Amino acid sequence: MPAGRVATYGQIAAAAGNPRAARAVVWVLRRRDDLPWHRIVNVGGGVSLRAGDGRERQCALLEAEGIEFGADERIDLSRYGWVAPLGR
DNA sequence: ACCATGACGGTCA
DNA sequence: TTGACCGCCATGG
Repeated sequence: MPAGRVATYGQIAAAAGNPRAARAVVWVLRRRDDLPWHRIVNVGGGVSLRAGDGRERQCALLEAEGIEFGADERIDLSRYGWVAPLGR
């Protein structure tokens, strides 16, 4: 997962072996803070964090990596979506 | 073993 | 289009 790219919970779960373990991914993110949590968004390309929890921080970090947000604070996964867990 | 929590995902009304 | 519900996996009480 290179910088400037984002991945969905389901995508990560799928890469881990369980496409439906998105909840487990969430759990890991809560437990581990040494991960690129800011690059993880929901299937809609939007930040799932709530305002006041760190949502603004994540958006800032993403923009800092060159990721652009849409009109609804939405990220174009077709453009910034993480591709291919195998290799790059 | 059962219930509750978590930054989800998909379907249905 | 939006809101609500259920299903999903993993951990803690």
